[in-house]
Amino acid sequence: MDLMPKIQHHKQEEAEEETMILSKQGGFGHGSQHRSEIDFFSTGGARRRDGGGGGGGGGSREPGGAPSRDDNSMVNTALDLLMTSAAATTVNGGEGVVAGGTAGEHSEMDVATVEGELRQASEENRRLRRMLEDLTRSYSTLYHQLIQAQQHQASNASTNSTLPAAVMPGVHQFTDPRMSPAMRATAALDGDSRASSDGGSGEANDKRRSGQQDGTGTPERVENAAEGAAAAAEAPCRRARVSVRARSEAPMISDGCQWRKYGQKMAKGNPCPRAYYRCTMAAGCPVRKQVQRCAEDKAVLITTYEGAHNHQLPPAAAAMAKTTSAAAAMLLSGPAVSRDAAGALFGGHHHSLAPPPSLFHGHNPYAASAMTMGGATLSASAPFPTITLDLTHSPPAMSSSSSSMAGLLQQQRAVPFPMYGGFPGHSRPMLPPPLSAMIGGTDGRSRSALETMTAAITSDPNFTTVLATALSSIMAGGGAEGASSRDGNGEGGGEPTAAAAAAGARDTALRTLLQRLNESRH
DNA sequence: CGGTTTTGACCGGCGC
DNA sequence: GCGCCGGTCAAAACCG
Repeated sequence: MDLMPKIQHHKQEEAEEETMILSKQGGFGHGSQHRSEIDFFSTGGARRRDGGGGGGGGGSREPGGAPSRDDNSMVNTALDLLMTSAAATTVNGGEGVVAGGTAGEHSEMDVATVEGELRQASEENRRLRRMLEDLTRSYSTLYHQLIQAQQHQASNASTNSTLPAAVMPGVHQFTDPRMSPAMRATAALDGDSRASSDGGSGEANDKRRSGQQDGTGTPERVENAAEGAAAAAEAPCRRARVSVRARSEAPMISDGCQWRKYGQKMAKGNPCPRAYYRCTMAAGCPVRKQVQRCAEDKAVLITTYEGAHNHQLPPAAAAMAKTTSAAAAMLLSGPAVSRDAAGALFGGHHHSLAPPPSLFHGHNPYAASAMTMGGATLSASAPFPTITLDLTHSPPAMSSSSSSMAGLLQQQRAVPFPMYGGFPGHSRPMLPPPLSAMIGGTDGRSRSALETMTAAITSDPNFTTVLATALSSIMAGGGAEGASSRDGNGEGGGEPTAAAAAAGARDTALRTLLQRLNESRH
């Protein structure tokens, strides 16, 4: 796959940096482990030697099992060279010392000495290799334990809520059995948010509303019982939100769902009122959204989604929901996704190329409160982490294309998201601009990356499903498999070439996203 | 008449 | 403790 070398290039620079640290520390210092993935130790170090050797001519860089073998040989080579050099010095010195001996004796002694030292070097190499492998394994184990602990922590408090949520009709969309723990955790969190929202933000509200719903005796009560359980569990909740900025004349974007306005407030710092909507496609659906015009630019409509639908959705709404869900999951699950997503999304075998963990986890939790990449902004600031998709900078060319979300938002009064449901049979992806144009470092880059990501996300029917499935696979610890559709929306269709092109667009977009995340982190 | 919107009131969280 | 603010509720009004 052509994706690898570019990622490797980026990774390699980092690896070189790390290797320098390693060499300064005189070996396998653990000081660098916190930053890089385990594979870095092998490939990065090997590559460094390789590159230092003048152009990196012979270094095999196959992914998979090959690298370790290759790395070993590379390490051996390096050490052998050193030892050979040392041996040569010794030989020369010895030659000077035993000047009285014959040439044949010298030769035999030298051979014996060199062989012995070579054996020692080989032993040393093996020992170091074992140490390296042990360290690698230890790091890998610890890291996965950390990930599991984080996920467990996120979902632990909502354990009671997860089960009922999973058996709730319609919830499968976000609590799919194939869904990853992180995604389920997100759904659980959404369940919690639902509990804290529908169930009330406090005990008073809980009592009041549960009383009302007990009185109704509708099926809704079952769901609210589950919500109550979730509320009882009360996670240390981080409610993920997905915010979409788009230019629109319409008072509200049409995203395939039915909404009922339940409130309006004047928000501080904005002359435009903020409207609160609740999904009415099913009783008790916890999904809400806020709609507000931007204070700086009244033409910009800011729509913020929160929660997970508990019912089947029409294709357009499903795409939107899955996109926001995936974004929210990505936002919440942080390092695991950011690390492993590259592995799965970029082919599933390139874990060594994945960006370093903890992209979303700076030392300062608020350091990432305004992490912007390609028009998508991560806001982890309290109380709710929010990912914002800025769709307000789309050029006219894209506006005329049915691939641009922003373009459609500009074109229509009742503004639909250009998800596949709104464009049956249209799954032609917008091909991304050259990578160089996306990693340039200008505003144009941001726009370009934004457009690419937007196009890739919105134009391909399979993307959100693939993304969600990939995240699921990642978080479940398995390989990305069965990334086809599963909600019967006919997402599995599409011609192979278009799908391949779409995959390229997605990969490029995601790679850029991850790269820029990585850049912005440093 | 049922569903939706409007709008004032209420609540909890948070900062001072 | 108090006030501010975001978010939600629910009665009344509105609409098809």
